[in-house]
Amino acid sequence: MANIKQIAQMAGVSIATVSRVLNEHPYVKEDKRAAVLDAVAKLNYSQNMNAVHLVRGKTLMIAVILPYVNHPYFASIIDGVANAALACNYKLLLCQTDYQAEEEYKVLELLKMKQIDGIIICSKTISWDVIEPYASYGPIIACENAGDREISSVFIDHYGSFKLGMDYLITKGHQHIGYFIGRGDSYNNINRKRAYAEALQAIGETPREEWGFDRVFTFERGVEVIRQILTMKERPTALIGAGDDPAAAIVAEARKHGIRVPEDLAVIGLDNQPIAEVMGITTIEQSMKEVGGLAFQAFYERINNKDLPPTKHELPFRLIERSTV
Amino acid sequence: MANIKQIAQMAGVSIATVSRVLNEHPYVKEDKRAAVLDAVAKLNYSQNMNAVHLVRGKTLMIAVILPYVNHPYFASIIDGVANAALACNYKLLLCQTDYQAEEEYKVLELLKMKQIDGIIICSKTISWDVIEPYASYGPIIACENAGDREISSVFIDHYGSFKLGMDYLITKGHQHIGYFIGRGDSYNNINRKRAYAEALQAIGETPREEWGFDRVFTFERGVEVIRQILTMKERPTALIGAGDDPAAAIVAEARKHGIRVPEDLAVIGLDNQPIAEVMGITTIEQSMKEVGGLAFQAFYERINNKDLPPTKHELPFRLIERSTV
DNA sequence: ATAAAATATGAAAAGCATTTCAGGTCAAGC
DNA sequence: GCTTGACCTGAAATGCTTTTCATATTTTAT
Repeated sequence: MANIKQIAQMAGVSIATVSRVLNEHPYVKEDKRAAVLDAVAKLNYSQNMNAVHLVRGKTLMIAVILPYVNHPYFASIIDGVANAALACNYKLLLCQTDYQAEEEYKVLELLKMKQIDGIIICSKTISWDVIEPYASYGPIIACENAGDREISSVFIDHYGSFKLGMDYLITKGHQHIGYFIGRGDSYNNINRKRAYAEALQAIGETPREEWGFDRVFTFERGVEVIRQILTMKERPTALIGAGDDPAAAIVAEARKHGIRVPEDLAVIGLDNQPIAEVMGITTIEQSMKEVGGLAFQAFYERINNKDLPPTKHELPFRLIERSTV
Repeated sequence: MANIKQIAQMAGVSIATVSRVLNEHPYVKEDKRAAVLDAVAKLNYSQNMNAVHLVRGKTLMIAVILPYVNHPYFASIIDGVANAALACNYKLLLCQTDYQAEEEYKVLELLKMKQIDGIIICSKTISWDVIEPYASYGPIIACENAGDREISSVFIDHYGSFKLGMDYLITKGHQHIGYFIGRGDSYNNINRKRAYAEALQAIGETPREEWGFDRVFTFERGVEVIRQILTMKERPTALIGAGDDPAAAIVAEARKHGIRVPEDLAVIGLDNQPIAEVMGITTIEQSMKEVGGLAFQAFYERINNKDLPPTKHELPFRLIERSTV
């Protein structure tokens, strides 16, 4: 592969001039510019980006940390990030961690090693305390409330949204309410559980262990929730959960077993993914795609102005009434 | 940030020795190794990967070209690639193109500019003839049959799988069959349309323009298909299509309008995504996740042995009978 | 005891492009 | 006619690491 030196030689100019042409700097005479362009074409030259990155100290690349790609919640965030990144000519490094701390560390190291300019964290295992120091190497953005740190946050009040759903169910007369969530110890889900417990407490109910379902990310796990409920003597009359996919599975599986929805079992999903509309599932809308887009913007602003402090951006949610409550 | 020179100075060795320690080369005395490691810790040193990439001519990074991330078919492929890549310590550059040729070119250029070591193409706009020359800069793998080229292919016989579905419908007595596919001019969909037409021809039917639905990627578009069918005087008795999401939407929307499935309208989806199982949709299973994994493997083998010729790997499919036919 | 092989280390080259600095030309303004 | 500023160009420094080659020291084998 040709390099800039050979271009310079062929065009009869210095490498500095070649660089100027390549980077569209002013102050290059038209004839030299033409000669350089000609040589570039003749030698089929392209820059070696690794050299460019080395000297510039930037890569125009941002990493996204998430446990699973193949999951509508995260896919929506990526979608948002990808579109925003595209517009700013940034590339997206996808880091699927499966919640392995080791994988998360690798990405943080990537930032330190200047292979990426910043990180967007959708969901993670290691603590913010460990992550925060890495913010000195480049902007880190959280898609959840990271608190008061050197880390920007774009988030939805998951406590509030779950509370909204709970209050709605309670208004509809439900007292025996269960929940299903993803990874139970994530920040978002801890808040949801708190909202759940507090809402129950307000009507004098105590949460029952067996009505709380953990690790419910997928259709399959939604099906299992119903199978488990079928084995119970006392069953919940309503379920609220973190995801429309499992909610859809729960509705479908329940009906398969003769459980009427919403009469015998009310269900509230989360996200307002297309499937919720198609299946008429009552859900709480929150635009994760927008979260992704704003997360990238938060990154972009900070990378272009190092003096900017970390920001916090909270996005709204709203209940969408359909036919499962 | 510290660099290797400072480490060398602090440890009282040459930079060559530091590099040896960092890269775990043999032939370094234990005391010097310790001194280097000590200096690394003290100065909080990390390699500058851009320099490493420059000198090595590799980045341990592979790009995936696809139109949409937020789509189960592509998300499955990514999932497969991501897992395989993780195991080989490769990073994944996600290139969402929205079928814009310009974006696809950018990725090809990335390969030429040595920013990535190879490319996996899930679906694309520009022709293989244009893409092929770039294979001289690094392995390019297609997740469809790229034909006889310098490009490896991992694919499913989409002609065959659609044919299987058609024959199944015909066996079940259907003659008025419609189809729904994604982007109509993609290689895969051209083959599907061919299978569709040939199967109809075999029973003396002519395909009807209005029973073929294009650009049906999503739930929403599935809903629209039914809405359109409702306006028709003569309606198809069966639909076969490229995707379980739209198939699910079609089934749900049909029932909403009093069209019985499968009695009035039979539906076959594609992929056997979880939703197909939950909703009991008859579908054709094809493991796109496996396609992704094998695509990465094909890349990995070629990057580690430049002499290897491009490979072709065809994966099986099978009909899964459920309750929508 | 001596040749051969293994171990250990550093200087310098190679990988490639950007940017600063210094020096130059040329035209406009006073 | 002279100063000033805009325009243009190249040498050299900079960013950082890996790897080759030459050399030196030990160890092992004969």
